[in-house]
Amino acid sequence: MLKIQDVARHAGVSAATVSRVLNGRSTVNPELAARVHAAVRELGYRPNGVARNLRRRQTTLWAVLISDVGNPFFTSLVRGVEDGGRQFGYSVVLCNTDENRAREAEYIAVALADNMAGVIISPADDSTDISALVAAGTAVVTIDRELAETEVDAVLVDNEKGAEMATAHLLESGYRRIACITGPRRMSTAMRRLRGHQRALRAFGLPPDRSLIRHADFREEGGYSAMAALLDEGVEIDAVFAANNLMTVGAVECLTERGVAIPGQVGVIGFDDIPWARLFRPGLSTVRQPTYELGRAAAQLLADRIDNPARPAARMVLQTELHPRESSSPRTG
Amino acid sequence: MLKIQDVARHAGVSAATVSRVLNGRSTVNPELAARVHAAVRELGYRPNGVARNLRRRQTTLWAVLISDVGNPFFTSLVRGVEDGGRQFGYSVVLCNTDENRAREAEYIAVALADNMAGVIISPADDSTDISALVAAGTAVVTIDRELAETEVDAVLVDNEKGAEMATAHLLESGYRRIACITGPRRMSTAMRRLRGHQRALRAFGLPPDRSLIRHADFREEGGYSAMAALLDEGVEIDAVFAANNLMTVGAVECLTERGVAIPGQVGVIGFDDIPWARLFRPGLSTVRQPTYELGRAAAQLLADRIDNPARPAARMVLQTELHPRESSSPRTG
DNA sequence: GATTTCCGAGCAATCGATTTCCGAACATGG
DNA sequence: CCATGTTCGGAAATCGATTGCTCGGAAATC
Repeated sequence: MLKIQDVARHAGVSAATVSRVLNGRSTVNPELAARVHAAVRELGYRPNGVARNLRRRQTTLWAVLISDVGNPFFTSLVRGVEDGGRQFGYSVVLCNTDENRAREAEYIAVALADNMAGVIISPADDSTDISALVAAGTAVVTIDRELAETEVDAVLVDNEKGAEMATAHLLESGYRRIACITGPRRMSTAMRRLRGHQRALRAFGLPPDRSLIRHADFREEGGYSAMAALLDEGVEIDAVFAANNLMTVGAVECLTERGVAIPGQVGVIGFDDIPWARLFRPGLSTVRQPTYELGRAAAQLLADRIDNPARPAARMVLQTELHPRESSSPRTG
Repeated sequence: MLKIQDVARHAGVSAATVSRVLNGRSTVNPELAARVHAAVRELGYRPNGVARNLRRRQTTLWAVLISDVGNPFFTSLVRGVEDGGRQFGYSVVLCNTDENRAREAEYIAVALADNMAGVIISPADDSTDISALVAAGTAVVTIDRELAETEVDAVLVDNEKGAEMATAHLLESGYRRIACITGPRRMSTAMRRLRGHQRALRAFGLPPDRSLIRHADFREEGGYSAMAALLDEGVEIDAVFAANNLMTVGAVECLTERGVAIPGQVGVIGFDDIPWARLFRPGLSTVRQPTYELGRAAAQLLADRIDNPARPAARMVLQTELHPRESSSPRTG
C-alpha cells in the first residue's frame, strides 16, 4: 500500500505538505497543491484511515446500539441514522443488544476500544451504565428512551400523548372496556404509554380498572400471552391498546386464533406502525412514530455534539400520528 | 487514557510483556502474567484498538453492503451477519447502497481506507467493480447475487428451484394464465427466477407467452405498475408470481385497489417471505428464503477466508421453502 | 537599503500497541 | 563442568498520518 511519503516524493514536497493539502487545515501554495493532487491521482493514493484515526484520536465511526434491527421500529430508525451519518462523513456500526445488558456492555467496550466518535443508544434499561463513555468523552445520544442517571442528548417521541390519542380514539369510536398491554415497568416508554392511556380514560370520565392493565415484554410472545390471559380470565373487554408493534401483532394473532372478531368483538389499536399494516386482516389501526426522523434527528444531534462537546444536553421530542384503520372501526350497537 | 506503558510500569514489567500477556501469542512466566492481569484490572486499562489496528494492518470491522435494511429480506440477513460477526469478534458496519453504484463505490472506498477486515456485499449490479478490494487483499463474500467478473466466495439461494416451486404450486392449484413480474434484466436473481418460472410452465406443458412476463425494479412501485399494466392491457390472467417481496406487496395493493378478488379472480404468490404475511388479507403465499441463515453463512465464509486467504472460492447454495397460504388457494370452477 | 512581519514548507515528534531481535538466565545433556 | 539449547524479558523499530515548531524567503514598512 502506498503511503503519504510516496506521494510526497512523487510530488517533490514533504509529507507534511501532502497532509496539509489533503486536509486543507492550512494554506498551501496553489502550485504545490496542484502537484500533490496530480501525484495522488497518478499513484492512486488512498490515505490510511487507521493511521489518521490513531493520530487524531478519533475515528469516523458511530455505534448504534438497539435491541434488534429485526423490529421494524428500529429498522427504520437505523436507516435514518445511517443516512444522517453518511451525510456527516460517519459510518455506522450496527449493534443488536437484544435488550441484553451484557451484550450492551460488550458493545460499549468495543466502541471505547475502537475510539468511536459517537454512540447512539436505545438503552435496554433506564439504568444502563454509560458512565465509561461519558468519562472517555465519547459523544452519546439516547434514542427512544431516556437514562435516569446521566445527562446526555436524547431524541424521544411524545409517548404519553401518542398513547392518549390511541385510547381517546377508541373511546370516541364507542369502545368502553379498553385493555392496555404495555411493556415492562422498568422501561420509561412503557410507563409513559400507560400513563397516556390512563389520562385518556380519566379525561373521558372512566374509572381506572387494574384488571385491564397488563405488563408484557414488548415482544410478540408477550402480546400473545397477555391477550390470552385477558381472555382466559374472562375479563370483560371490548378493545385493546397494545403499547408497541410486536405486542400488537401477538395480541391480534391470539384474537384471530381464538376466533374473536376484530373489531366486531374486540377493537384493536397499536402503538408504533407496522410495515404494510393496511394490508393486514383487518387493517390495523396504529399510532405511527416518526422512526426514520428519529434516526435522522439523533444523527444530527450526535454530529453536532462531536463538534461541540461543551453544549448543554439537548432533548428533542417528536410527535406521533394516529392512523385509524379497520381494527378500530366505530362500534355498532 | 491509559496506555500499555502505564500498565507495564504498574506491573513492573515491560510493555512488550503486557502485550504478550494480553494477546497470548507467546509464553510468559505465569507469575508475571498474573501481575499484568492484576495491573490491568486495577487500572481499568483498555487497549487502544486503533493503535492495534494500525500495527496489525487490519481492523475487526466488516462492511455489509446491501441495498436497504428496510427491505425485510436484508433486515434479517444483516441480523444473521451481525450475529455471526460477533461470534468471531468482528463488528459490522452497515452500508445501504440503494442499488446505487456511486454509493456502493463510496462504501468500498471507506472499507479500503479504514482497513476493514472483510466485506459482505449484495452487488447492485452483476458488474459491480470489487477489483480494488481484491487487489488490497480484503476478504469478500457476495451474498444473494453473483459477480460476473471476479471469483469470490458466494452465498446464494436456489432461485431457479424456488421460482419453479412457486409456479408449479400455482399450476397444481389450477391456475393456468400465470403472469410473472420479475426484476431487471441485468440482475442474475431476476433472470434465474424467471427461468424457474418458465421451467415449471414447460414441465407442465404450457407454451411460453411473452405478454405474461414483466420486468420491474424489485420495488413496491415496480410491482404496482407492472400489475397495473397487465390489467390495463387486458392481458388475460388468473394468477401472478412476483419475484420478490416488495413487488408482491405492490401487486397485491394494485389488485386490492381495483377490486380484483384474491384469489377469486387472481391468485398470488411471491418470492421471498414478508414478516407477518399470514396476517395479511388474504394470507400471502410465499417462497421463503432462509435470509438469516444466508447472513450467518456469509459470516462464516468471511471469517474463514480472513484466516485462510488462499483457499479457493466457495459457493454455497441454500434452499427455499414453499409457504402456501390463502392467496393461492386451489381454483374452484 | 535595512529591518520587521508574515507566510508557508519541512523536520521531527507524536499517537499507542505489536513484534522482531537480542541478550540474559536457566536447564539439560554429555 | 562446559557446551548447547531453550525460554523469556526488554529495548527499539514499526505501522502511516498529523501537527507543533522552526526557519528561510518574500513582502511590507520606514
